[in-house]
Formats: sequence, C-alpha cells, structure tokens
Amino acid sequence: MARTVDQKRYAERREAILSAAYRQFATNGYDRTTTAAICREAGISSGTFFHYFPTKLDALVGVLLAGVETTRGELQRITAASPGLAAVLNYARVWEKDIGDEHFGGFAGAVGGLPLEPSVAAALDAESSLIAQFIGHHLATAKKQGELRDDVAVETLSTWTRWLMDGAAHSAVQGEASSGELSVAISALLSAR
Amino acid sequence: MARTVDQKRYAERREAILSAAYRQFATNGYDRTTTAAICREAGISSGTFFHYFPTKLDALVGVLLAGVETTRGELQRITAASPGLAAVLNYARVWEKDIGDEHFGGFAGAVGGLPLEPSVAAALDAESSLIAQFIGHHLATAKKQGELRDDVAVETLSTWTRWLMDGAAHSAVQGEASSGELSVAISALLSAR
Amino acid sequence: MARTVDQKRYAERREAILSAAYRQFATNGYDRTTTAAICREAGISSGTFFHYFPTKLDALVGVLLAGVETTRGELQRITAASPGLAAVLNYARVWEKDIGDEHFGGFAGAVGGLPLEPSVAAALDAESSLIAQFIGHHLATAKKQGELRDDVAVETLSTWTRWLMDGAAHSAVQGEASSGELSVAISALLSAR
Amino acid sequence: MARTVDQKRYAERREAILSAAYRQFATNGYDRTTTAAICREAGISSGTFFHYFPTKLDALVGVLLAGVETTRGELQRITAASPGLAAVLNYARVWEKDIGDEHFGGFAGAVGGLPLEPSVAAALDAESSLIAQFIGHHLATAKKQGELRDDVAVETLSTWTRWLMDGAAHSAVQGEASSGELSVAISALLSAR
DNA sequence: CATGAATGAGCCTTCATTCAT
DNA sequence: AATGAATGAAGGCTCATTCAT
Repeated sequence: MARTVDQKRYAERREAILSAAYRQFATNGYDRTTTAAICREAGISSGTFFHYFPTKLDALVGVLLAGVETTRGELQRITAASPGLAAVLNYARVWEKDIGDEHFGGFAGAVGGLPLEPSVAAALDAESSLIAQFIGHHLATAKKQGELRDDVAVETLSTWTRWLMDGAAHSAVQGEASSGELSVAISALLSAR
Repeated sequence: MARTVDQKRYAERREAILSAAYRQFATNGYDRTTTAAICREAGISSGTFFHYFPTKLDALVGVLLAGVETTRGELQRITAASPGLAAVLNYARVWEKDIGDEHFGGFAGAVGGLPLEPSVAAALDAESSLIAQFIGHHLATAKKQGELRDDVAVETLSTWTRWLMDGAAHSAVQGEASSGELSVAISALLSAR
Repeated sequence: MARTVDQKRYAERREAILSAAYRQFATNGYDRTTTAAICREAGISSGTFFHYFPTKLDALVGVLLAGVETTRGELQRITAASPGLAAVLNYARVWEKDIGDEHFGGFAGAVGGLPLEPSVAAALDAESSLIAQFIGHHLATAKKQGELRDDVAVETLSTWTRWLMDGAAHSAVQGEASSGELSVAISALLSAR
Repeated sequence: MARTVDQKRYAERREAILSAAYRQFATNGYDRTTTAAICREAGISSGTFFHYFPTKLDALVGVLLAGVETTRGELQRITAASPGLAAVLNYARVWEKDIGDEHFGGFAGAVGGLPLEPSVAAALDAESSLIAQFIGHHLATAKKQGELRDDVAVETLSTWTRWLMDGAAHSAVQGEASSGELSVAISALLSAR
C-alpha cells in the first residue's frame, strides 16, 4: 500500500517538475533556464530536483519524451476515428491548436538552439518519425481512395504536408496567428481537383 | 590616405569577426558560444573584439544585419531579372541553396532559442518583412497575369508560400535534404491548373 | 536540533566573511579589494561568498550595518551609565579608541571614496543619525543641568561636537595620534566656565 | 616665438586635462574614473593624455599639486593682509567656501579611498603641512597678543582648530551646509574670555 | 526522501597602457 | 605632437552539481 502511495506521489512530483521545467525552458531557453528557477517554480529544493533528474539535460529529455507520449495518444485517437485524408486534416487541426499555445514557440526555440545532444536528438526524432509515419500511412490510404492529386508521388506529398505544418509552426512562433488556415492549405495542396 | 587604408582595414577586420561569430553561433548556439572562441577563430584579442562589438549580442545583431543586406541584394537582383511567379520560384531556388548551407540550421536555431531581445527581433523582422513583401509583390503581379489558381486569395497564397519555405528550412535543419523540390512544391500549390 | 546548529554555523561564517571583508576594504579600499581576496582571507570559495553576499557591495553594506549595531550597543550602555555631558565625554573616549584602530582609517576612506550607492548611504546615515541623536539628547540634559556654556545654542554645540569628533577621526586617519585629547577638547569647547 | 606659443599651448592643454580629471575624480572616485572618460571630457585622444600624464596616477598627483599651489597663494595673501587670530579666522572662511564647492567632497573621498601611494601621500602632506604651519604661526602670534585662552597650550589649540576645520569639511561632504559657522566655532574655542 | 549550503570552473566585460601611423 | 586601434590581464559573478545532515 505504502508502495502505491509512494509511486503516486513520485509520479505527481515528477509531473510537477516536468511542467515547471517546460514553462521555464519555453520562457527563457534551455541555457538561460537555471535549475534553481525550475526548483523555485516547482516548489522543491535543488537536492530534490536531482533525485528526479540527475542533470538539467535529463529534465529536458523528460519534457520531450512526455510530449512524444502525448502525440502518440493523439495520433492513435485520430487514426481510430478517421482514416485517409480526413485523418491528416484532423491532425493538422490539432497541430494548429498546439502551436497556438503560448509556450510552444519558446520551447521549440529552446530545443532548436541546442547543439544536438544524442538524447535530445533521439527524442526529437521519435516525435517526428511518429508524425511522418502517421502522415505516410494515411496518405497512402487516401491515394488508394482517389482522394489525392495524381501528378505527384505520395512520398513527396507527405514531405510537402510536413513542410506546411512546420512552416505554420514557425509562423506561430513569430506571433502570426493563422486560425484554421493550415488544414485548408494542406487540402488545397493535396486534393484531387 | 591613411584614412582610406584604415577604413578598409577596419571593414575587413569587422567582416572577419562577423564571419567567425557566424560560424561559432551556428555550431554551438548563442549562449554556448564564448567570446573567447570567436576571438580565437578570428585571430584577434578579446580587447579587439569589444573594440568592434561592445557586447556579444552586438556581434549577433551584426551577423543578422549583414544577412539582411545580402538578402536585400538577392531580392533586388531577382526582381530585376524576372517578374511574377517566376521571381518567387527563382528565389525559392536561392533559398533552397541557402538552407542547404552547413551552418544555416545551427545559426537559425541559435537565434530562435533567444528570449527575443529587441535588437535581435528588429533584425529578424527586417529580414522576414523583406521576403514577405517580395513574395506579396510578385504574386500580385502573377495574379494579374493569370498565373495563379483562382480559388484562393493572393494574401493567403503568400502566407502558404512562406510556410513551405520555412518548412523546407526546418527540414534542412533536421538534415533532410530536399534538392530542387521546394520550387516544385510552391509551383504545385500556387499554379492555375 | 540540526536547525540550531545550522543557524549557528551560518552566523559564524557570515561573521568571518564580514570580518575578512572589513580588513580587506580597510587595507586596499573598496574598488581594489577583490572578492577573491576576501574569500582567501575568510577561507571560503567564491561560490560560498556569493551564497552569503550576492554582490561585493552587499558585503560592504553588511560590514556597515554590523558597525551600526555595535555603535547602537555602545550608546545604550553609555546612556544607561551616565547622563548629560559625562555621557558625551565618555563616548568621545570610546570614539577615540575606535579611530585609533589600525583599520579604521582605511575603512573610512574606502567608504568615502564611493559614489554614494543608496544602500551605502542609508547605512552611513543610520550610523550618524544614531550619534547625532545621542549627542543632542545628552547635551540637552546637560543644558538643563547648567553644565554647558550659555552663549551658544545647544544645537550648535551638538554640531561643533561632531565636528571635533570627525576632525579627530580625520587626524587619526592621517596617522597623527591624539591620545585622550578629544574629550578634553570637547569639554573645553562646551563647558560653562 | 614658436617656442613661446608651444609652451602656452602646452600649459593650456595640461590645465584642461587637469580640470577634466578633477571633475571626473570628484564625481566617480579615482578607481572608477577611466582615462577614457577624462579624455572625452577634455576633448583629447588617449594618446594625447599619455603625452601629458604617463599614468592615471600622475594625473591625480597633478591635480593635487595644483591644489597645493592654490592653497599656498591663499595663505600668503591672508598672511599679508592680517596677522594673528584674524588670519586664522579669515582662512576658516575661505575654507568654508572651498568645502562648499560641489566637487570638493567627491574629490576628497576619491583621494581618501586610495591605498596611500607615496606620491599621493607626499602631495597630501605638502598641503596639510602648509596649513598646519600657517595656523601654528598665526596662533603663536595671537598668543603673544593675548588673543587666546590661557588654559591650553598653543600647539594643542592648533590641533583643535584643524579638527574643527576637518570636521566641518566632513559635514560638508555629507551634504550638511554650515554657512559661516566654522569661524564662529573656532573663535569660541580659542578666544580668551 | 528531502534539504540547501558549498564548491569552483568558466564567462563576459573593462580599461590602463602601448605603438604604428 | 596627436591619434585611436590593439592588447590581454584581471575581476565580479553565475550556476550545475555534490553531499552532509
């Protein structure tokens, strides 16, 4: 029983630290975020921080991997609900909401500025692979169903779709809002006409 | 006479420092780049560095503004050579070459990770405004000439074009090459069919 | 328990740093005192120094405020022991001993040379107000008891008394000893004859 | 002829640098005054500064020695005009005006904060010896003329007089004005009653 | 588990002085 | 004489990490 309580307490605290770290990284960038600031925001001591994450980089990787899990869940949900082009467009809408988050841009920048540490690169790769695979899979289905234009290979269309998503994300970081436009753009680019 | 020599010498040295700073920022990120490393790479002393750039941030802004001038030159050249859709596609090819540069990605990340200092933001704005204006101008011309699809407003097409460019840049940063594809994608997205 | 020990240890260490800082400031002046020198003299690391005093200026203010407390204590002791003119003369003797200290002059100079930072000015004000009030209070009593000359207002006599004290301090800084003369001078200036 | 012009030009420029240095030292203290700031205020280049004063310390000594000359002149003037106690009181009035100068305090502090360099100490000594000798001489005369109290030795009265002057100077530095009071205090302390 | 005092390497920046022109 | 670019040593301060309690 105690074990159960401990594990719950442990998980909650870990979550709290991750959340604090995310906000700090997003606001100040990785290098300018001090572990002390994370501790303060999470309401813990520096020693405690160390219990959960041996190094600052571990905390960043933790945030990143948590993001991967969230993404995985969203993709699964969407896959279950709608196949083909609709799935991709639905995810574009989710994406658009994510990149509109006040912290998204800062966090993306914080990570981008890093000389790619292997563990960070791995987490980043995991996330983008997940998405690339999702798009590839559903566009292949869409192709079979004749939903896509015919003059360009599916693989190329997948790449272009990701470009639009990343580009929209970049715009969002610059503070240019673009509500609802992304899925329209993707549709315009991919659809058979 | 001495004046002429001095100014030339001054400009050359400034250029050399800027170049060294660019490579360092690109490789290690802004915060992890030490002024000592820039000095070493430029072959100058720390005192000389601060003679040219009072602070590390000033050096970054210097790099950025030099980039703006380069971009301005390229855009003028292209504008003079080809109007309308062709101009945009031509710049897309230049862009594709730029983002393929081994340092481009690192430098973009280095800048992105910064809590936007006003001077940095201003330089960044100057560059993107230049490009946005260029694209807007030439797409408007293209519209008049019937080169563009009719179902989407020109302003929207401009935004989508920038999305594709930024997205391709992001891909390049991730190390995914995309030789020649960008202009094809833009053409596919914009062209009247 | 641990708490008690910690607080004691903390206070002792703080005291040791303050003491080292005092000697350094007195010997070399504020600007020429390096935090490294204070650390060396106190036997601590640079990090520890900043754990106790975030900036070098904070250490100076700490020294100053500790001095204010010492002065407050002396004045209270003297006030309790002897009222009127005697109290002032007794404090003059304490003052004479203080300014004879080998470090007094240097420290006074170190502080005087500073472009008055608000926090330094405040500490300095606190000390001189304490003394001015003490002198004013006891001379007023002396006046009532007919111990003072009658041709000059009490407030003026207070000022003059402080002038003699400050002047004697200045002499001491210049290395001119003046054992026991200050209280005689004050007495000669103030007494009813 | 050219020689005369050169010498005049040299002297004027030296004067200008000294004046700029004085204001800078007074405003910011010796250590915090940069040679660059002195150059800027004097309207010269760093190289020129070096022609006149090989080191920053030399500039300070220059300022100090110029002050000694000024003081010497004042004392001679007063000595010629009035002997005995009157001379001392007259100089007290001059002193009071000097210490009221907006830069006096700062400059005094700037010098006081220095770890006594021999050349600085020498200049300071020269000035205070001048004054001590002046006071000693005129009080001896006053003694003979029966202008002084009888219960204290002349040497002691000289010391006390300097204490009052230094103390008043200290008050002035602290920003407490004391117009006209100093000579009254000295008179009250010294006079036969 | 939790705490927070302690460490010390490393960074940006300043500035007196030199010297080629 | 005058200039101002160049130097480089030195200093205050930060912060990730450790460890005794």
